[in-house]
Amino acid sequence: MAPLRSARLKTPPPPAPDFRDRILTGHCVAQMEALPAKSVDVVFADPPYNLQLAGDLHRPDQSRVDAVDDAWDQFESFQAYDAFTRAWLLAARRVLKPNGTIWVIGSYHNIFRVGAILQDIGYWILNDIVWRKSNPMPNFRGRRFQNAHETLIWASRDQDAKGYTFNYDSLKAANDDVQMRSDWLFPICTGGERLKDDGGQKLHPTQKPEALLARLLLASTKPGDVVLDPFFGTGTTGAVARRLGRHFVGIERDAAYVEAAEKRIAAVEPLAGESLEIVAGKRAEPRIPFATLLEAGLIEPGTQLTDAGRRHVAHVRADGTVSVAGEAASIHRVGARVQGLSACNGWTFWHVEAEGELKPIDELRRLVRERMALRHVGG
Amino acid sequence: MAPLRSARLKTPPPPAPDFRDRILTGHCVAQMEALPAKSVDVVFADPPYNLQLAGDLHRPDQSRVDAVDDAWDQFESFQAYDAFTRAWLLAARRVLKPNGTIWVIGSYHNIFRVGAILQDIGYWILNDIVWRKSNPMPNFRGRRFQNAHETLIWASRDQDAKGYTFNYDSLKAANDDVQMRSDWLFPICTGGERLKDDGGQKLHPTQKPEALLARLLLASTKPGDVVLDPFFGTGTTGAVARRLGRHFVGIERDAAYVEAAEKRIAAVEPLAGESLEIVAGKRAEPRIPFATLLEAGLIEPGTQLTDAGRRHVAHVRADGTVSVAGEAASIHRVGARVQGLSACNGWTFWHVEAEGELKPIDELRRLVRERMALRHVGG
DNA sequence: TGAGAAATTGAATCGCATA
DNA sequence: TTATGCGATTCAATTTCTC
Repeated sequence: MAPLRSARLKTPPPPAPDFRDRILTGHCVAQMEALPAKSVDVVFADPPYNLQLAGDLHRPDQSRVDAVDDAWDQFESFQAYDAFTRAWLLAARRVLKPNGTIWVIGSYHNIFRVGAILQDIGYWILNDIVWRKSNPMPNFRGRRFQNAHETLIWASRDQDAKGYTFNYDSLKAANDDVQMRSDWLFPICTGGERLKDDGGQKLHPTQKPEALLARLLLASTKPGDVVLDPFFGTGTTGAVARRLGRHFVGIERDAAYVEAAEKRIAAVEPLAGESLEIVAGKRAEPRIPFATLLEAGLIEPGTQLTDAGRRHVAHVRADGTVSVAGEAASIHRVGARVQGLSACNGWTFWHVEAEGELKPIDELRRLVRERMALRHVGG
Repeated sequence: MAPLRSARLKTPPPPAPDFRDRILTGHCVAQMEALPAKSVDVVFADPPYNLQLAGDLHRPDQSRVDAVDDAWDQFESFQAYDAFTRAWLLAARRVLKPNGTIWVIGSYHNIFRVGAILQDIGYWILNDIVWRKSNPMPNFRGRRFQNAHETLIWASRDQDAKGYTFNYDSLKAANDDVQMRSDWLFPICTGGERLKDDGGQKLHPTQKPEALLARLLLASTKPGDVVLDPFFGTGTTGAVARRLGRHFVGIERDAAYVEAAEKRIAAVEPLAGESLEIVAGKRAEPRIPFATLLEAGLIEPGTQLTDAGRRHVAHVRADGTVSVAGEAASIHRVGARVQGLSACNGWTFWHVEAEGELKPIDELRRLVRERMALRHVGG
């Protein structure tokens, strides 16, 4: 087929200048309109949230909270915010390949408007994803629930687009052989990962954690894919894309952010092809032996494990096995046996009693993983 | 004051028929419009979101949307859903007390539209809450993330309504003394809690767990409050409200659901009053002027007050003010000034010397409160 | 140099009663 | 209705300070 189509052209088309792995300085809508249509595989967007903050907020120790009061987050009305949102979402849709998908992150201030407009202009929502923050800012006045999460929407370009990329098997393998859920737990971006200016102040008010970007890129792109970020900021998307062997296109208005992003991305060491395979596969999250929970002191030998319905009881042994009626085996095997099944995910089946509530031992494993991730960043 | 107002009325108003603890059969908008304005404390709504139900949707004026056939396109469906949503949210807002709040639960299919319309018609979002399902249904096709959560929006009737009920201290105490987060973990409604028909099939497709309703009612209502549920279904809201000593108003079209709900609620044993008591925080304590400590003889004019680090010294004056360097003001103002802050809690900042030890004057305030309580009990 | 204490900080739509 | 002033309110993690 391809030769036939080429034959129609009198001269071959000039090679398009490669727009990949660059940061375009300017307004996101104008810059996206200058890009070729149907040219990117995934869009990740972290748009302004349109926070509407009244006055200053102080912590109980009277220190002032450094709020996001930047001019780019100020809109006159919901209507103005909607018009802006519609414009950039339309521009992004033109640039997306037919099987492309889009990610947008936001909070309750803006995400409902974003989601409704996505639906209005033809995107088809595949999932909403909750980023649960392990260390969110508290609610200082005690007037609401602690705002401990943000929301991401993942959508395909069209309702009938079935060929979008979703690396189901590698996600499942990375998640101890259970499907990846729609709620993800990550710490906010702090410490060494957080970019600072010369004065040691945060360079960008809303820098996102690389782990979040890595999860969503590993889920929805293949190596070599192109990821467009129209609100590039200090380039988290570009840094993670480069590390994971994906191409990026960044759009950013603020020259200081562009400069910081370029420096940051240049310092990223791309993973070798083979480790990319591994990252995409089973080792995206480390496998945690049950014994690690004992080693970490999160569970004691002799502890009773029960299922959610308290129908079965097992005892934890010091060697990392569990026993029922004198017979000991792994949490998975014992879980399967008491249920008369051939297999069982012991991590979600078994629970421990903590403060009157049963909680799955999977929560303890998550704690271990968080600690490991933090240690890794720190080292 | 009350006699004056009564005097204006020629005759006492006829006793309004009590609409509480009843299930009204009919369309939610029409039934809400028949309720008195500003009469309920909280609305909980679990609206339909399946766009297949579009044929049952009604316009704000109650006319039936002309759903021709399955040839509806997406745009028309969203429009119809939006009109329906706007209609019932407006009707609910009229019925809410000025300090009332509303809860709406939904999934990514509808929650973004609900949230945007809430904002459009004047509600003010307080939190979005994620219900993390501990046992969600798996994704069978392997083409998306496991949809493991639903979203609730909690909103006040108006932006400037500050007097809504939020039992912060109660929630914090129940949560191991850390403030309650915006992500809640509950199992889906199964087992004995799930209502079944004669054939053993689930009676309602989306019955919500009572634990979820209990959490949100305990957070946002007081005993005796009225909770309106315009999509009552099989009456989870009513059952939990009755158990927790709250009143309910249910609206439901389906007679079979109404019958099941009535039976269910009648079987609920309300908790005794004492187990319903809400943990009261310091805000609920009676206010004690500093001068009361002098009147009670617990502190003498001329006494030296210092902060915990003995960096600052103030002198108590007979009128209940304190002075530093000749300038007198309240314990709070002076505490703020010596620290160079805009605010300060003088009760915890200032200390008195007693038996060689510094103790905060807040302890003296506690003594006064105890005496008041005793006197109250004695009299 | 090390251990422990103290300070800092993060997308935040963050009072309420009385006069 | 508006202005005033009391006095209540934070979690996790990192970084800096102190002994």
